[in-house]
Amino acid sequence: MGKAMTANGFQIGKPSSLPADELSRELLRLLAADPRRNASELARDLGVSAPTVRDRVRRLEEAGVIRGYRLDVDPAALGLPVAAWVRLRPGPGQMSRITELAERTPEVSECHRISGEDCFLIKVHVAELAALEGVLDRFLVHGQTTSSLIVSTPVPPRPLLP
Amino acid sequence: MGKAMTANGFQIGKPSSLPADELSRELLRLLAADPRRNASELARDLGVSAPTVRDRVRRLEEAGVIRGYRLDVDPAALGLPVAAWVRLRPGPGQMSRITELAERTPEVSECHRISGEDCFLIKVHVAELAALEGVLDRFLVHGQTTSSLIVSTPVPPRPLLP
DNA sequence: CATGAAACTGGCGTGAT
DNA sequence: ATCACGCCAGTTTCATG
Repeated sequence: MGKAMTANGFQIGKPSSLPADELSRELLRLLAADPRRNASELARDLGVSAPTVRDRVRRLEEAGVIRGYRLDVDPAALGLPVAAWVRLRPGPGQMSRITELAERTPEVSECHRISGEDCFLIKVHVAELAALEGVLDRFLVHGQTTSSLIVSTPVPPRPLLP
Repeated sequence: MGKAMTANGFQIGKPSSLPADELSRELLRLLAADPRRNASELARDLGVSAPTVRDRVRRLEEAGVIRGYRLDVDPAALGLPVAAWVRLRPGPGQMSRITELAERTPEVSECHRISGEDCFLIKVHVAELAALEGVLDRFLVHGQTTSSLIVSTPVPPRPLLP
């Protein structure tokens, strides 16, 4: 059950060899452009049958290449137009506290453990600037914070399929 | 053509009033859990008809509440197991250069303009640690960089629907 | 390739403004 | 009277074995 290769012979995690079977790669590219396209349509574009496409997708899912499908909702439409990246430097023995707090804080949409002087990077969404204070206060109990408001997002999250 | 309200009376960007019609909110919650569920199934769970679900989804898309649907692919499976957050402090007059460079650099999966001492935060994916050097070099032409390797992601990107 | 299910479309009823 | 919203029933298309 190695992670380097799937049951179908896809080579993954090996940059020097072909990173994935060519058909799967093209399939992933099409799905990245629109994850809701149905199998028949994809089959036409790829020059294979629809069942082949469905099998490929299922295998890519089972192999963990496709981790999932996400709905991208505008936070502003949910009443949370202000976003910030916050770096956290936990006090001694506060590491696990931080991850637990991030996990159960609804304003936190992601949390990364990083190297460097700060140990965590979290993304926070609030209704107005003043509401950031309350969130920061909760984390300040366990360490220092450095906040950066997100002014714009010139490159929104995009697929890594060049 | 204001942004505060859609043609259908959905109130958006107004935290104090209900952020969206209750049916839409529940629909968004179900879609966030699994964006690929079909309309018929959603209709059963919501107690409405399938065409109603489709209409709601279409309207939420047109209103920009649903920005899109994303495929979540494991970068490691594409041969890019190493990820880092890099803060960028551009030199004088280099702001637009940075966004353009981020846009056309395939290793960059997202780029945010932020407040604070650094002006940008970008996410970079590479095959091995050594490959980060090449990417940094390209940005160092336009300013200073501060890199943090992503060691783990305790809270992966998640929906903001408490 | 056949069958059952789901997606789309146009038209109608209802309730609020 | 109008408009927004949801439902129904037609046909076409797709998924699944």
